[in-house]
Amino acid sequence: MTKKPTITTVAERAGVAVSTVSRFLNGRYVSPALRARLSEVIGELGYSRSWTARNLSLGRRGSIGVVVDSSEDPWFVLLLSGIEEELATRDCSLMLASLELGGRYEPARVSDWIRDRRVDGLILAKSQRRERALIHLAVEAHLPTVAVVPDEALQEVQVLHLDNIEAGATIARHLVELGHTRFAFAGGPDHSIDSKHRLRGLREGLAAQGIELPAAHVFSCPQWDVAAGTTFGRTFLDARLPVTALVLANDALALGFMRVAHERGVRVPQSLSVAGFDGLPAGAIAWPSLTTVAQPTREMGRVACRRLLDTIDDPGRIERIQFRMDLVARESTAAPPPPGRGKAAAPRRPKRVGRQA
Amino acid sequence: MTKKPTITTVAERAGVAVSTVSRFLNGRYVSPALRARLSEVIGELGYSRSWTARNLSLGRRGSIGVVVDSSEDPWFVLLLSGIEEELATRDCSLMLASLELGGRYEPARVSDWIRDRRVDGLILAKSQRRERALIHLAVEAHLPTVAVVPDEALQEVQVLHLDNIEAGATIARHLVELGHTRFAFAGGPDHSIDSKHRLRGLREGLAAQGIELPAAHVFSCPQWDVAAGTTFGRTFLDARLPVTALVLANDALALGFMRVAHERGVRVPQSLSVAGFDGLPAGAIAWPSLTTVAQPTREMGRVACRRLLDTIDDPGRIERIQFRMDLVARESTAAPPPPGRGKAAAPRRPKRVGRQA
DNA sequence: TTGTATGCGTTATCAG
DNA sequence: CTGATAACGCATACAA
Repeated sequence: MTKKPTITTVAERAGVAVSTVSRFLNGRYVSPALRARLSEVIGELGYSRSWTARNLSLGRRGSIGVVVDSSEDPWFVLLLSGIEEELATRDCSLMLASLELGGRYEPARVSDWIRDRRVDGLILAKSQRRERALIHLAVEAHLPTVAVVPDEALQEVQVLHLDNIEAGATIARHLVELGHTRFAFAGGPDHSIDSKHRLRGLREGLAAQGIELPAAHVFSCPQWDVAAGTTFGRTFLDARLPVTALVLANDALALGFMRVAHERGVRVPQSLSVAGFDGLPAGAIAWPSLTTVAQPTREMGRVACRRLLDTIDDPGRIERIQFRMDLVARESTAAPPPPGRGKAAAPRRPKRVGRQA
Repeated sequence: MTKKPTITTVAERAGVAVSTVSRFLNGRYVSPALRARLSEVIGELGYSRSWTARNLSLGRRGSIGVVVDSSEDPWFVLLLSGIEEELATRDCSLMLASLELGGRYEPARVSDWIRDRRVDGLILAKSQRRERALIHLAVEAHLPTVAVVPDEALQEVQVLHLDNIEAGATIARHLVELGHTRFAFAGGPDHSIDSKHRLRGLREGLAAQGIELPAAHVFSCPQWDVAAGTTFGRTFLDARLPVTALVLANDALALGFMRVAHERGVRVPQSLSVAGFDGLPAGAIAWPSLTTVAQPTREMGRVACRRLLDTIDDPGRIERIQFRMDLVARESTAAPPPPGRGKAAAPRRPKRVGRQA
């Protein structure tokens, strides 16, 4: 096997200087005759530029880093998909790093990226307080960074965030429209601003209709995952609160809750309407399919990527981009049961729910 | 802001040659005195090696490529997680590429990787016939490649595959043990070898117990996804076959089927036991939770990565590594209903299923 | 043990 | 428009 051809090989074979070939490759001025000759030579040689050498010369890395707590997060999977779509059109690669692998938090990998400038920019998905150090590092290193829905206020990097308050109001409107008057809310971790905002939106939305959400009907879960929803579900259903609609701060919690509801024979939505936030694909598959206020997650991925690449090319001002969340009404919400019937004790009858996922 | 220090900066500051610094950095022979001096200088300079230049010099890329149809595939997400875990211990990055973005098949990105040798090796997840061209390219380019559960026979690259036949037999044993005698099977696409093998294992497993799986009870779905399972479910339930156990060729199909079962009021597992293959996390959340024969997906990711890195360091013989799949018995399978009752028409009674996800 | 010189494959600068 | 030549930052024979 002969060696891989380099720009020098091409130059020799064509009888010109490497710099000429380089200019040709980068679309600069070359005489039409040479242009033809070169593309011919390159063709028969099967030559292609060295990515590494090119980047070394250009002083860039040719790839961006995408950082997330866990790449198994279904929300992140959607975001990543959007990032990939945008990247597909550019000559830039994607490097992935999970902060939490095998249960341990290990930001070292990403610190290395930043310190060694192994990437041209960073996308931080759902960063939290513990990522402050990384962000600080990135800012100091003047590394273009965009944070996607960080659960805290960030000033020094590009930020994509959601109108969680409006989202809360949206679900309030939907449920009130269906006829509900007695609500409960299950939030995420106490320190979560997103959770607070969704609650606030819900509360304000209800208040606008003259409905109150009692403090005793507001709960919080220590995690954002399905298991936490399940745990919450047990204590919630044991409490037998007189509510007809339960809003959970995200879809994962809602999905976990619905499992318990099934176990306990609580019929959703006939006895209790359930709604979440985020718009995870799993919500469409669940039974009943989950009503949710969905993020334009994939679109956010695209925008995050575009914004990052723009910032890399031209480090301009820091921007904040806000996205709205939209109601996706599915099977888990319906009109409340006629008053006077205990919800958890309601007998389960075979009745078909017509709407589709 | 001062310029980023390079190995030259360090050398000058320490009053030695760059090669000495280089040797120090790579843990080769340097006098203890210098060793101390150098690490001191490096410390106060905040120096770190250039990843790009190092790789250029070493003639490698410093990253491996991971290729999949869609990074949204939940199975792949697990595999990726395993790959990341293994990679976390090495000084190597991960580049991701989805072949099918926005509905279009675009292998060009990966062809570029191979042609330009932008990666040191390739992991192909679930490759199919249409990936032949890519594999051919990789083999020609002598690019170390490992294919994870390709749905076809591959000779020229490292392969991780599953004992799908044994998996089929496993689910057969489980269901026969529960008392089932009348079965149906829904396969994936007709050309799929995996699907054929799972069917064959099921068939042989049943035959071993003197049970026959009639050809009329064997179906196939055009896709491997939830939607296909839903579509299949409608025609299957319309047919009202006298079976008590349905095995679907993967979890996605099974999940899709279960949705239809819910819609139609068919009680799983009381009227019909349902089982899948793969062991997706979604199966544990579903109601009822899905009995499945699970792949050690994350472990396969780790092994794939390790195998690839080994092959990169030392291009040895081509190996095939086989993994077994293990039964995860959950709520969707149970003893068959007492004979003499039509299944699809069975009334739905409130009865609790005890087992947990 | 340390230093010198050269190579890795490109791009950019500045003559011609 | 084209050609030499110097970076880019590091690794590695080979010489000292």
